[in-house]
Amino acid sequence: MPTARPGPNLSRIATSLGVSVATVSNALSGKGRVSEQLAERIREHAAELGYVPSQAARALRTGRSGVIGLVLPDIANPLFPKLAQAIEFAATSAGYGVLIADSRGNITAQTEAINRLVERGVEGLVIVPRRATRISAASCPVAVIDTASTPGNTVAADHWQGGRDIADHLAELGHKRILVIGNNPESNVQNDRVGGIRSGLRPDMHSSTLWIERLEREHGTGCTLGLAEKVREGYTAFAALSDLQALRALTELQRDGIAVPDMASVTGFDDLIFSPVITPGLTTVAMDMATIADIAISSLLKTIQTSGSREGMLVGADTDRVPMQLIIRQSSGPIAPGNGDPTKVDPAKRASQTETS
Amino acid sequence: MPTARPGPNLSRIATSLGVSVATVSNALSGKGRVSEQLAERIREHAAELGYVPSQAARALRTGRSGVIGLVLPDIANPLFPKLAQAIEFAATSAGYGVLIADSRGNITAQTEAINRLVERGVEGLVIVPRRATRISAASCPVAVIDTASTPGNTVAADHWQGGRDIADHLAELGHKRILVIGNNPESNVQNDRVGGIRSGLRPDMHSSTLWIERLEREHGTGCTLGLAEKVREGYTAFAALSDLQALRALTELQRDGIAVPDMASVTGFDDLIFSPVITPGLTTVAMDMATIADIAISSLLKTIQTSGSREGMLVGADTDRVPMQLIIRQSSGPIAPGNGDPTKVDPAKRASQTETS
DNA sequence: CTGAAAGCGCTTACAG
DNA sequence: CTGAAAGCGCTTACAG
Repeated sequence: MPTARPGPNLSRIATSLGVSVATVSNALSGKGRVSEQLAERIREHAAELGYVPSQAARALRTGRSGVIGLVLPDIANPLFPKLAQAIEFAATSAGYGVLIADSRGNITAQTEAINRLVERGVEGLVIVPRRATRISAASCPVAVIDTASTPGNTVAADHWQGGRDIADHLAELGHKRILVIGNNPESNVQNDRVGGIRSGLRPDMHSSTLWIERLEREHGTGCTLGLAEKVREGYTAFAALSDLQALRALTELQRDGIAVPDMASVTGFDDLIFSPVITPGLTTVAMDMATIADIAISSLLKTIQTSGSREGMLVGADTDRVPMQLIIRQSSGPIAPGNGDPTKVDPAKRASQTETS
Repeated sequence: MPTARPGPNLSRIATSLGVSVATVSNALSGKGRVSEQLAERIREHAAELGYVPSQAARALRTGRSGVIGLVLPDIANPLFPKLAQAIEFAATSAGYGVLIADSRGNITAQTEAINRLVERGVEGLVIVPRRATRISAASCPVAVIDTASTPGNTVAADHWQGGRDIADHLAELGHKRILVIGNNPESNVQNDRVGGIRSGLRPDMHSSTLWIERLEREHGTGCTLGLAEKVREGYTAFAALSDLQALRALTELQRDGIAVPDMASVTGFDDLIFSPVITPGLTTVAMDMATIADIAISSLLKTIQTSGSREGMLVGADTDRVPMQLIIRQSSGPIAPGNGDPTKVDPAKRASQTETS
């Protein structure tokens, strides 16, 4: 004998009201043509009894679970909270639940995570792929959130434009030598961001790039970035490709007695949780997570509604690029035009002082 | 006519193999007594066809959805990634899926989130309650993760002991005046942490507490904490109740030219993602998320298995206290015994210099 | 406007 | 060891 559910079901409501289950179902869903009077009585009674519809039965009958899956490369990623929150909100608003899976570790784990979700009957998947992973369509519609340069991508922040905004900002402040600080050159996102920065430099500006993972492979985790040395070499701006790296740069500079933003500027990406609260506040470029989530969810649902739900396909042929927004918190630059603050020291001079000490 | 699922089902496998669905079901689940030979053939054929069991049907039949819900006060909380990751891992290992819900905003949203998950048929709920919220049993088993001083709590890090560890550490470094920096005195967690710190102070040590939200209500968001002034008053250690506040303290001190850890120590709580990468690394106390998640999930599943799944009840009468672990990254303190480093300046002297400048 | 009935895909006693 | 059958709770054409 199948396990009985504790709560009331349609049949119980129907019997106690002397009507058929069909009518109760119709009244509650508002679909069938039930007299408003009866419908009202039914709704009332259902509420009284604390009726909760069985999603399982509904899913079995209709073939739709009302659930989508969210696969993340690493939930511990600091960007994740905002993304998950935005996706959860967009999905909930559309009446869907969100099942999460962490593809931590390797690509195998990612595949397993996808399979687990499919087995749980998700109608579609939102995937933030692991670095340099190509999602070959799973057995349900998939929306990929990564970067425009990822094949099959659905929606992404316009990382390139974000980079250009940073370059513009630094140019306006009068910086000439920029050190870009990234983590890993394999990342599509980080590459787009550097590309954008470089493309936005003025002819008289120069940049070079420091990849932290590479540095750490040589000198060990947590090694110094040698930023004070860079300041001595004439760099006045440090453009990190993520706020996490920006924070590392900022604290290292401060520790070495280099005043930020008076002697050097630091910028980041992503507007992570800590960026507004540190001193000085971090100038950064933020992804519009709400819009990204809305687009991902709505494209996904559109595909689900159109196709039979179990066909695997990637959603969205051309990546939707969502603008990133520059948030200026550290306003002063060393050579800012019209910057007449007398307490500010010429960075070149100060740098040479540091050098001789 | 009900919507047909695209994939193969038990019946299709049964027909094509000339056996009954019951036998296929038994073979695949390994429960029934099916000859190993036939079972093998069935498994093979099922794999060939790419059979994926219908969770909906299984759930309907057995009354168990195989899904639990995770309700978070604010997914954007920086602590969330680690928690969610740990919960997801523990649940997945036990064969359960995890549905997320964000009770962002107010208590109403929390209640709605809980209801949504219950309607989706979760078998149990892991809830991290909003500040000062008491979870009155929902209509399914609930495990609460908060702090031991929250009524009905199931499992928590031992925040009090973590505080005592911080106090011990600061005492050993020779600090006498400690400024505790918290965010909100309404938080049970933060209160436990302060309590622990105070209880661990030696008789010759003194502490006072700064609540940031209170300060900001008076002076505006992002106002200075006035820490340099505190250094001048003789405080040498800043014990924040979260790494986020520690970071704020650290950067403010650095900006004001106070060397950390030479002139002042800064400690935090939670070992957030950025804590190991900043300079100097942050000394902090970490929650053992894996253990906390394991306990939450296993108590929850135990209750689910015992009781009929729809009864509302809180899991775990006495809170399980999981030890927190001190992570020392900033080792030097201003008055550390045997600390003969000549480059180190007496904090009081340096502070007075700052004062006259 | 309302009801009887079929069927989604599975599991589980029960009979053979 | 294997199969026939009931039933989980719902929705949806269809008939009245």
